[in-house]
Amino acid sequence: MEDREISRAVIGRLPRYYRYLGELLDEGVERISSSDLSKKMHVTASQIRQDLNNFGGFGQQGYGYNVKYLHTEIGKILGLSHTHNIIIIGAGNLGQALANYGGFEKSGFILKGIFDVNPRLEGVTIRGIPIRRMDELRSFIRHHEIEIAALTIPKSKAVEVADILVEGGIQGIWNFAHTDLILPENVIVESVHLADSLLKLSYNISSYNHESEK
Amino acid sequence: MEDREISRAVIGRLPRYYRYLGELLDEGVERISSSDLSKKMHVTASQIRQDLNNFGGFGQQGYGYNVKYLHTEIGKILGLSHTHNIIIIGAGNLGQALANYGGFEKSGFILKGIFDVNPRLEGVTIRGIPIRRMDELRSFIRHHEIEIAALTIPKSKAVEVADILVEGGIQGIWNFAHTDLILPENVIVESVHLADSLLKLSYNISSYNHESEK
DNA sequence: TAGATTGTTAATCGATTAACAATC
DNA sequence: TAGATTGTTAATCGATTAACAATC
Repeated sequence: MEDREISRAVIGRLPRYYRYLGELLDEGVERISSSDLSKKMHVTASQIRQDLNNFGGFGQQGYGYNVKYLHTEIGKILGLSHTHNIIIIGAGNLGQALANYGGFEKSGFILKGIFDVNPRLEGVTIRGIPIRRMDELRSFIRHHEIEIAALTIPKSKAVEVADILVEGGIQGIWNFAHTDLILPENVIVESVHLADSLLKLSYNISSYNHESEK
Repeated sequence: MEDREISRAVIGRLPRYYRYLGELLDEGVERISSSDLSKKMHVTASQIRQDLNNFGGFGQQGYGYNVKYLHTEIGKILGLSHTHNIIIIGAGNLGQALANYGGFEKSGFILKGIFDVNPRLEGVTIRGIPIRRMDELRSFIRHHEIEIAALTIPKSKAVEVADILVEGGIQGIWNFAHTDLILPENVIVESVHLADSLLKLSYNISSYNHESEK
């Protein structure tokens, strides 16, 4: 409890470090200095060192960082040293896209179930996983030790379903619904607001065009 | 050119303001004070006023903000006063999910074309829009005045396709590939890194659990 | 050992919050 | 007019960058 809180900004950058280190690993690079990494990632070397030192001293003076070691350590920090059971709620296009994407499994996120409000989808399978009815949801979470639920349903249903998830004891919600979820602090919410993202793009395009008009 | 640059943090919050104002509008709310809005959105009233005043004085002392007016004005700032032609590149699950989602159209993002590297998909239609071959891409952008391309292809192809888009004169890329795109500054990139987002969720869950262990 | 590069402290910069005069 | 609430300046807080001693 006495470790200084890690700032959001730092946490937001961790997955990106992890990704670049993974690529270096694939390329067979053995070690890298904060300075070289900073050039690759377009950030300052100072920031890299500061960020990493929030979690410990992973480097060595005069040498830099061992890529494999640092990759593993950041993986541990991100919680990848054990697997995470996940479910998807909402078997629409986006839910199916997530279900069909195999990439998450490689990082240890195991898809255990898919749920949908439409009872007619019951039993239909995606990648061998049957779609279940919502009334099974609460007990399913408990019995299968589900940690994370991806919420790919319209915002009209999102709050209601989120409440069921909370009651079921879910630990994290990956929220794709176009709404913010206000939940007890023991349930972590990570939202992906696609519409917001597109608007940001739109703003930046407009603003660039106005700039260059002058 | 002499307007002070708007900070990223502010830009990142604009779509959220827009969203909340849209909801208030739907609820028939006519006016709102920064203080009331701050309670709804869980931010400080001061921040709301500061953010808005980057773009102009939209409120009125003693009254607050007119919801409809402010919503419209933020819409203009976000570039929603005209429509945007978009294409989707990559007709996989995610590309199809985006194509099938009608919500963007309502904000003026008009899907004009879908492209895929797999020639066998040529002619297959999604919501009435035929999938095209990649070799049509460059000329299609020019002839249909495409502003934005959503890139829903694997990272192995992303850089190569992005280069074609740039040559074609695209203005913005909505990047879903699991890689960063380094492009000329006249092409705006907005990335949605789903894997990074999931890792952040994973981190926050782990970190919360470690906290409460103590 | 000399050179390289970290870990970490100090300086700077920017963003958020607080306060309040202006004004509807 | 009195009350409410903005627009805006000033104060605070936090995050980023710079610098350098420690050390491999």
